[in-house]
Amino acid sequence: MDKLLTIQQVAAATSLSVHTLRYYEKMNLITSIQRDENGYRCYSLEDITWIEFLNRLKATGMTIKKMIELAELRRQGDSTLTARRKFLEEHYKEVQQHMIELQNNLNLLANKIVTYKEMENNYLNNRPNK
Amino acid sequence: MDKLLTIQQVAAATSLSVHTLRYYEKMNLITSIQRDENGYRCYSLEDITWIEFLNRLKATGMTIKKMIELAELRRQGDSTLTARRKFLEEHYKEVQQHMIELQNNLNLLANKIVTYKEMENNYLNNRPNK
DNA sequence: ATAAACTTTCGAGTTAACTCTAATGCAAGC
DNA sequence: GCTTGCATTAGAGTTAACTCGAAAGTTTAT
Repeated sequence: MDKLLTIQQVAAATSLSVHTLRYYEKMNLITSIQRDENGYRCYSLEDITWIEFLNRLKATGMTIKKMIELAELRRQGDSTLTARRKFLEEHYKEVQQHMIELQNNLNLLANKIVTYKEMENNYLNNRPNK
Repeated sequence: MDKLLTIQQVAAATSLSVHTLRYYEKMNLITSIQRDENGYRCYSLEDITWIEFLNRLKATGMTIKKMIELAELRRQGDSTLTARRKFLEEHYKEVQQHMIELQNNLNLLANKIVTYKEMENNYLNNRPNK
């Protein structure tokens, strides 16, 4: 029931490279990965779940530094649950804010595109060899 | 009427640093900035407009490399208007796609926060010294 | 007129997040 | 038994986007 995976399999499953997996471990983003008798890493399904969670945080723009903070809290056990929730809520707000700004800039970009279309028409209508 | 600004004033107006302004110029993101008799840069209002536009593109996640492409087209004049519009439309789509993914990840994060709240309650109710 | 505060260039340094290399060892196929 | 391919580590290299420092000229304030 405690199926274990090679680093290669985990790389495929998480779309991180094996290099990155080892890098994350060195950075203490991922900790206490089991080893087999040859010192090879053996990842559990729980490890995968954690890595997938990290990927999602990364996709929302969280820095590795921040993720390390969170991983540190997680290592300390259930007594840090509230701290971790607050941490995520804080990040949530930041991402929300970022999305608002993104939407605003996207709207301005849409306007710019309209302006370009007008300029294009002017240009085409005033060409010498029209 | 052709008011000219010092690098310092432009830095203040665009919230870029003077270092970054010179860096952008070296990268050909900004070109043909006028110089006074001592070789000091003199920015026009049009230059400011362009830099502000670059800032907006940056805020939507466009890389400097991409922005240089666009600046290059712009330097070639009105014949590249269509190419520039298409370039921006392409970028627009990318940002839209990115926002969809961001929203999706944000929703998952919201779920995670709810889960944390449940775990917190369980933890608090099962403490030894409740 | 002299110090403080600007400007210039060139090139080096920084930070984040990988990404790769080298040296070495284990393992599976023929 | 040997080759091919996987694993390990430590540490060096890469890329993007700045950011800074040094040396030297200029302008402003006292």
